[in-house]
Amino acid sequence: METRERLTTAMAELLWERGYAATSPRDVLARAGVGQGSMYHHFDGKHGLAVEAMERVVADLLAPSALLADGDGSPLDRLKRYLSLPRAGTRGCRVGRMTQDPQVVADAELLGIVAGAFDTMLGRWSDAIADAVAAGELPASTVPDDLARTLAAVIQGGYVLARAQGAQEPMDAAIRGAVALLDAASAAARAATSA
Amino acid sequence: METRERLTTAMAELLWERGYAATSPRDVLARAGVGQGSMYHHFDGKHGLAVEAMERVVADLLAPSALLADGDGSPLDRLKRYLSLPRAGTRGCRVGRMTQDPQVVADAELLGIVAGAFDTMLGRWSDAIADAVAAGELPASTVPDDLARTLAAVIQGGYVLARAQGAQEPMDAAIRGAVALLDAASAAARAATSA
DNA sequence: GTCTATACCGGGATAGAC
DNA sequence: GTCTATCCCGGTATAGAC
Repeated sequence: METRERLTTAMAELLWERGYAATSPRDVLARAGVGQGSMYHHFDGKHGLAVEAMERVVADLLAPSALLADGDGSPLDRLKRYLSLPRAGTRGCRVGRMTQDPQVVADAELLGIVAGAFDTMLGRWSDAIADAVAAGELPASTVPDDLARTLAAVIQGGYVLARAQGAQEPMDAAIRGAVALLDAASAAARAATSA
Repeated sequence: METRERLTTAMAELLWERGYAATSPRDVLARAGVGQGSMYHHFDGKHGLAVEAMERVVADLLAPSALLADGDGSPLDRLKRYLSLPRAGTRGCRVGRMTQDPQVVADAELLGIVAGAFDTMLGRWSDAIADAVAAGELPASTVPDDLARTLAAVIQGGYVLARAQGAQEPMDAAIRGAVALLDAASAAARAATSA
């Protein structure tokens, strides 16, 4: 059990640092500190190991999005708080990153895990946005599914900008700009309501 | 001259379809229809060929962003029009894509080209946003550099979402949501001005 | 300048000893 | 279950003929 765990952990780390295609079984074995054969005893190969590693990564990453549904404050506060969670931009998103890897996109099983993660995530965004609209914090004309994709895109795009510049700042700036936009939209909603 | 051109064109296409790491000199030569040695006659290898190909791609991609500075309509109209330009989401951004490739990020020259492209792009966004603020179409509190990064991130993130789902729709939805947010912010700005 | 042939290395998987 | 040794293939670069 120990060895299996070490392998998935090592694979998850390397998937983040280098991506799927750029990670070789050799690298994984070296980091896990196990011999060549162990990986093929526990898994069918690089693919199977990556599947198990990604399933764990997705589960970990989806956990904090519970903040969108629960927690203190108004729905809009929860949206802004989740948006503003610290994110190490230059390291990239462990899930979104996979999307640019041709070998991942060509692999139905891996792509399915990634697609499922985004589905779940976007559903949570949509629900929280619908709550904010119902509370009169966002304009009644807001389309929750659209705005959910916009906000998820700001985060994913923030990673892209941060990596392009090799700096955290573009990510933080993108989030600040999105929060400011939400505040302005909220002001417009309140003005319309009181009219 | 002919051969050199065929090589950079083939490399640019493959960079888009498969990324840098996943593109082999073999692939490029096959697509360009030239022999093995030609590439090493004109370039120092895969790296040099990719540099020249990316420089051309960046120049092509930056051209339409002139729409942000010129064109009909108010500054806000121009922002919305540029945002709404058709983009094939599932194919990904030819420049932003590079950002997730470990071999590109580790390559100072290639990364420099990518970083420079984003610098130029973001500057144009910022200028157009500042124009919109000056025209009273966006709140005076707007930070142009922040919003520029937000909008660029929506586009880049839209590509990520589209590829994750294997569909164009998430990209279009993300853009619609951003445009709606801009409209709401604009309404708030006008309300504040007339107050 | 362009071609074919070839060298070298590392990715990915297997065999089989312990 | 885990290890080492080995195999095959393709990525990348070079040699050298035409």
